[in-house]
Amino acid sequence: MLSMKAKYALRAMSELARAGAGRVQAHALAQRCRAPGKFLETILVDLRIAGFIDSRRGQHGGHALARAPEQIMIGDLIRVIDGPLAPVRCASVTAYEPCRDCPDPDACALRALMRESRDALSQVLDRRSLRDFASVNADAATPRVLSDQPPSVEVRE
Amino acid sequence: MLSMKAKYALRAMSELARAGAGRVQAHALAQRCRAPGKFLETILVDLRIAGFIDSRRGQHGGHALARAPEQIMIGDLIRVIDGPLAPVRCASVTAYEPCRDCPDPDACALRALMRESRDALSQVLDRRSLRDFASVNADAATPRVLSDQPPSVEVRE
DNA sequence: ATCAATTCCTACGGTTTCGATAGGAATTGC
DNA sequence: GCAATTCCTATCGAAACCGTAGGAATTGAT
Repeated sequence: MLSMKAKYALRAMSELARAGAGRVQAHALAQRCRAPGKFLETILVDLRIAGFIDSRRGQHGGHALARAPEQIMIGDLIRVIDGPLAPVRCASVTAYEPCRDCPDPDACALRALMRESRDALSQVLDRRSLRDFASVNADAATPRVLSDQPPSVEVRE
Repeated sequence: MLSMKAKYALRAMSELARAGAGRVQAHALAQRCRAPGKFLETILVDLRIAGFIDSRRGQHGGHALARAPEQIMIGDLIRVIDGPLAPVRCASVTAYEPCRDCPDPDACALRALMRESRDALSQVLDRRSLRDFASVNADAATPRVLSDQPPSVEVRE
């Protein structure tokens, strides 16, 4: 399940994408995202530490995307907030860890299945960028258009 | 994330599939699943109520699959224990519920994306039956073979 | 009828995660 | 110096997760 935190994060990033180069303050973002202000602040810190946004303090401060929207993948955003996409850690590519009670992970049917699930999720979330995401919001009538960015070299989890 | 409960449930169902027609007692299942006995008992009750297993009490009691393994889909098992596959309720097919703070679900970019995710997951988990699942366990060297059952009429979430 | 084996039901408890809130320190521009 | 803003640390209530405990109900065997 996607947490509220991740939901707010995705909304906020979407708003920042729409804002383009300009900085947006946390409280303004909170209103547009329908998120609690103080809570969103902590989320923005996480996003900054992860390198997705560039924040500046003081007067005329605020937040902006650190990269072009098409270079920010939804899957990566979700990982930063909610952790690995895989339903179980032993099926994760980015955060693999064997189950304690599993004698042989390579022979585990559950793990094989969960890896398929992980891959299926990755095929969706690691191929959609913030640009794809934000464009739908901007015009709900337009069918979603995938950015024709170069295919990611390697699909991560 | 798949809960421990769901993990135990899948292991137990896999063991029951292997056992075929014979009944298996909870404590024996617990050992084979490396699950706490009392905890597994409660899980087995859930599975019975959901109609997946047939349990009998008293001497020579125990649990057995209520249907053929190829008629029990992994996705349905997970739903019973952990709830809907969709990452957000508003993207669920089997348990749809609109977000409270969402003015227009049909125009929500997040929801659209999560529905794609849901569908991707469903494509994996609603097409793998207990037979596919158990067969891997039985012989880890054999590549997983999908049962050539008739394609499900409608892929649910 | 009794007894042993087994599932089933209800309740509880500890730990962690979730979803926030509070208060103020640090930074920046004017 | 002052106002605006982000950043940091701590805390908190509620819910979910992962079990445990104790016994009631059922069944088959003797």
